[in-house]
Amino acid sequence: MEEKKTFYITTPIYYPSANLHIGHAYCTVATDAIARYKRQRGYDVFFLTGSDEHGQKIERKAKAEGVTPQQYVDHIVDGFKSLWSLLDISYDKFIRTTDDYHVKAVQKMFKKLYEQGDIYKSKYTGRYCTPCESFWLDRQVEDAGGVCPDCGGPVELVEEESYFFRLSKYADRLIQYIKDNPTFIQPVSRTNEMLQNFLLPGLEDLCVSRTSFQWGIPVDFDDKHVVYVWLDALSNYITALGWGSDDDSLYKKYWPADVHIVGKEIVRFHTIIWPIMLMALGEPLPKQVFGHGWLVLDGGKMSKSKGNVVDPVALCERYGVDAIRYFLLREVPFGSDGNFTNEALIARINTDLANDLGNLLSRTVAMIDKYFGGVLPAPGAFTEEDASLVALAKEQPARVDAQMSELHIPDALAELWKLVGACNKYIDVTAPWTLAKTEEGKERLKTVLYNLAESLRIIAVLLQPFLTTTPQKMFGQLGVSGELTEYASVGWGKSLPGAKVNKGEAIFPRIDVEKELAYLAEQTAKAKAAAAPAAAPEQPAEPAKKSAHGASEPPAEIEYDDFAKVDLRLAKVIACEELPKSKKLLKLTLDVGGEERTVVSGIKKWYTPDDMVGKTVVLVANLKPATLCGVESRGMILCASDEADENLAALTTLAPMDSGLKVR
RNA sequence: CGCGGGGUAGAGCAGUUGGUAGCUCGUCGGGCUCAUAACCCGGAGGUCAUUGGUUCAAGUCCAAUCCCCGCAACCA
Repeated sequence: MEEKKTFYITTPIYYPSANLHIGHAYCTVATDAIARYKRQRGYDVFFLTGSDEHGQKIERKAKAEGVTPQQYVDHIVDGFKSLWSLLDISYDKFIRTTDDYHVKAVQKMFKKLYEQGDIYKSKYTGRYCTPCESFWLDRQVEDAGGVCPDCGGPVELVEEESYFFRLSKYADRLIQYIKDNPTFIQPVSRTNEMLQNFLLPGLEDLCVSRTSFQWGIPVDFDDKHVVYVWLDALSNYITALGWGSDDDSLYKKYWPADVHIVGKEIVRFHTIIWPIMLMALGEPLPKQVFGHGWLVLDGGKMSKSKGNVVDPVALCERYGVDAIRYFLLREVPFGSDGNFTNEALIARINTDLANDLGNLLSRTVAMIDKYFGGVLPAPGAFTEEDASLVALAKEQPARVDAQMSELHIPDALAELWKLVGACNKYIDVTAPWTLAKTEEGKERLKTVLYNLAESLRIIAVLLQPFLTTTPQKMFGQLGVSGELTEYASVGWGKSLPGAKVNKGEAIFPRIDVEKELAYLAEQTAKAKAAAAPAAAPEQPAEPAKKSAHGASEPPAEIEYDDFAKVDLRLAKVIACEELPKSKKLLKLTLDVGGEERTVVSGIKKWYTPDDMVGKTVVLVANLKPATLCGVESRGMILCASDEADENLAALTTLAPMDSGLKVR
């Protein structure tokens, strides 16, 4: 027997530090559509998704909620799985990095790399925030304005013993590989980005272990250390297939992966670290890494910290899974970002699904019902009028294939909808209601309605990888089942006259746009109102997803003495300049009661140097000095800003006051 | 001069190797009545960010400038 061609496709493994949002759903739905498409075309598909469960963030969140890290991730991962079930995700395996076989395989991998000298022990230097028990990179600290990015407190320089992975050793080989395989990184613009930004300037070795937390895979020959993120997470793509276990038959069958679907922000890890890991292990590299774009809201990135996340569960409940799948697959262009707005969502549902497709099915079935008692008539001779529709119905499967071979999902759907449009036009041109009035016309009408039903059947067959319940509903109304729903039947003229159609409910009811937008606005307002007071009472039973995020929680009460530790002073800006190396920072020279001070502040986005000169600002005068972009900053100036950091204003006094005065 | 992407109709986008500026939504007008106030046809609306250059010909190629976004070693 001939073996089917295999196709191995993966999503990233998601991090369970919070529930998933519509962006994760987008990535996974897109991957699912490709997997279903390949299965329909006869491939032996293996579709992997999962969760990346280790790390300090999880450890801390679990501690905050008074549960073990394992209990914490178990709960969130249940949420992942139920979301995938809701969205009809047809994954073949769900890997958790806490799975026993994964842990063992990663330990084996780590040891192998260590023994062959690709991993070595050294020192990691970074900035440490004691209250947060967190390490930060110099860069992260600089971006936060010289303080801990999480709590805003002071950080100190520390050293930690770590294992490092010799990325540098393999860089030349990887550069050559990328040049030899122009389709390895998709879209191609990412190839340039990776080469220019990271590979050609030279790779630094990668820190791959930590001693500062325990929630990770232990390094089995050095138990102070746990494996740090990349070796643990990226290796899932092969450990899921049994690499490093007793049974690696799946690995032999499916590896190398045909495509890793990843978000554009992690293209780097998948096209640099991951291939180098595989090179070091002596394993083949994946054939392709595809970096998709994001769903952006109001032109900005969706993120937990901005609080503008869109919940896919709520959307599915209100509009239906297929409507959401369709929107996600259709709206975001190949490899670039797409906007998510309520208006766009409703417009897509109404125009494409309700008006074009749903209404087409409805009018076709209604006419077969009305004119032929619900029985599909046999077609007569084709005429000139039929030619273009039939031709298009015959061509579109190949057009869909052409788009899908490039992973152009929105374009594949657009090709399908051309056929939908052609059907609607065909009805207009043939005017069945006129034909029905005469005996001669009724003969002709048989052909017309057959052609419509047959086109709709082909549309439903081709739609199956993208939407999961709609094609079934269409088949039901068209009275089609069995082989006629399979891809092999996609050619013209397979529908059997005599089939009984079933007039049913509208498959996509039209949404009243104004009412719906009003409803959504109301929901948003309610959610905001509910979020504010809910922060105070702690509910231990219900894992508090939002309160666990430090930023939105009001700090605990303090004594006056605590406040008095902060030396706030008025200061006059006597000079201000941009720092050439920095995008965010301004260097201010302040007069504080006769004393001159240099302060670096991350306000360049909102103020020009000219704005600041001559102004009186409030200075935290006894803040430990920090060096930012090579300039020592002695203190910080106070500013008010919203959480998204969209608006920011420096504080000043209502009346002119002398510099150096104490603020209290 | 850190790197990358982008600026095309009211909105969202496509424009391959230079050769009549297009698609979807919206808007205006018409048609139709099988259908979910849906469907079909047509109109209006663009100094293609700016400036300069190459060319018979530039949205497209070259140079400079302005603006927006992303990345810069864990947000899909």
